[in-house]
Amino acid sequence: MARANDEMAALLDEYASLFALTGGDAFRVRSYQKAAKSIAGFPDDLRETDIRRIPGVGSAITGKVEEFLRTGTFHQLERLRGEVPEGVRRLTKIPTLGPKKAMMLFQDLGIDSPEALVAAIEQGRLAGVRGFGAKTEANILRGVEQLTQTRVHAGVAMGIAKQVMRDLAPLTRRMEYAGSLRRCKDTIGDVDVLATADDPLALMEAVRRLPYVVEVVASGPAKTSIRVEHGLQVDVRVVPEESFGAALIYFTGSKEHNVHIREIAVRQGRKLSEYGLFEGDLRVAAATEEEVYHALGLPWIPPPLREDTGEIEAARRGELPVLVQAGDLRGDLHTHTDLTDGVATLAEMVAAAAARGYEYYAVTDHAPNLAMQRMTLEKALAQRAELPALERRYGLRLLHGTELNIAADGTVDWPAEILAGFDVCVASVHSHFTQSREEMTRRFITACENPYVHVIGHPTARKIGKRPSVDADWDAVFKACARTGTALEIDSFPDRNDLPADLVRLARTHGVKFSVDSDAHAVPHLANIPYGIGTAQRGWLTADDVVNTWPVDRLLEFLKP
DNA sequence: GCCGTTTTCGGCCCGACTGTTTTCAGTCG
Repeated sequence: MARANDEMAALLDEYASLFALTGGDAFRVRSYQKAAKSIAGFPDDLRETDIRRIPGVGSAITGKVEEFLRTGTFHQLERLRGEVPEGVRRLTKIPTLGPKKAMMLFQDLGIDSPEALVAAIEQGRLAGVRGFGAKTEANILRGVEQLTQTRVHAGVAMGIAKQVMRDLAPLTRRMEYAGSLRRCKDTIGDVDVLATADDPLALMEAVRRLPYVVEVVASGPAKTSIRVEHGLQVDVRVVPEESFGAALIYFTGSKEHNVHIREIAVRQGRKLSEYGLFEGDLRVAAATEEEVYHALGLPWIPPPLREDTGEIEAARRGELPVLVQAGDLRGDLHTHTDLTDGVATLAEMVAAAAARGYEYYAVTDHAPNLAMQRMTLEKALAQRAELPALERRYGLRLLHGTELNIAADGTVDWPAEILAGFDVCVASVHSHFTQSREEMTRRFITACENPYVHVIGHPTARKIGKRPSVDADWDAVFKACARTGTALEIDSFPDRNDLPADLVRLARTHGVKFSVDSDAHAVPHLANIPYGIGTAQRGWLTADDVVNTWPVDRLLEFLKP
């Protein structure tokens, strides 16, 4: 249901892991993974491009892609799927469990899923098994818990919501997604879609017949619930045209926000429901959200604020923040190229940035201490030398930057005299995720105090559903950011969405500035910005809080050591 | 399996950390 590129990339990734599980050559595993990444990051649709133009795709993978485009899969994948149970592959998603251990568990102990592994640990069946001590068992149990959370990140949910809405559009008059997705939460439990339709029964039938339905959970004349991939539930509701606004408020939530505004209605001697705002039997407002809020004596409240955490009081006082919008961004301060782990060239990334209308753009490839990236000063300087010509060609200001690694002690890759040569330095945690709160806090503060560090990248280092946030005394870290003029990044990658919104809001109270970045490793990733903006909005940020909405001169002033 | 200002074979993403071992395998970024 996603783009053909994303589907093919997912299949190749699956093939790579099955190939690794079955003892396949590690270099070939890497080739499949590399091709998957490259295909996912390729700007053109697979169906409409010369497949051989995609870097990392040679003749063998071209054959697999062609077979996929004809049949939806390729036979080598189907063969390995037949050899390795699906649950064994899921075992490798548990952190600290790779192909070797997973296959050993399966072949020697018959453990064929994370659930079976948990049961085996609880029954003590792993006691004495080579390579599985007490700490490993504890790590596995914690890892499985992370895996089995049913919420998905907003990127997955948004992809599904947009697909459903595209497919149902011919049968609807109006359609909007609501719920936590509309409130821009970073994880989504289920997707709510509201629609008006001339023939509701036909719409319900169409929902049940969507090709990617895994299960029809419930279906009636006004609502159909389906389960799709990732176990995600999608509810499609038909609502009357005349009460669409009231329904949108009701189904957007949050529940706490709705309770609060219903109380306001009650105090006015009225009643608010998903059908409208009523005085007795008279409906006084319902068609649009604006008219319902206005009738309650409130301005329209943006969905990301609707958590009953002060937005209603602020609205009453006329003090709602003017939230930063995606269109306010003048540039991106954290991006990669194929010089390190990106898949597009510098020129391709700059061209795409120019096409987005940016006034400035920073390229921030990784630094030498992330050894796998094989970065050197020579490579960085060669990249810098390419910028003036690209600047002239595309007519936007290019900033030469780097993404530094914050080492366990808070130091970063290069000495001051080298760092001084960069226009912008993002510094991020890429290792030692499990340090104690005290060590981690000191580590961040040391990084902030480095005068050449301008932005702390993806500060909590979390990966939604995969890796928890690092532990730090965030109040202390944010104070250090404010004191040293170090911005915090809001990384827009939907599986990161980092800094999370609650911490954004906390940091803002300390006077910290932010940078909403894509962390793009490919051209399509530049379009992830709305996720970061949604998080910024949930954190109550205005454009003035976000340094990459500023004109370039003001930004450069901020970037001075 | 891919790739080529070390071109059609022989490299390819290196090094640290973890948990376990008694010198190292597996995993990860």
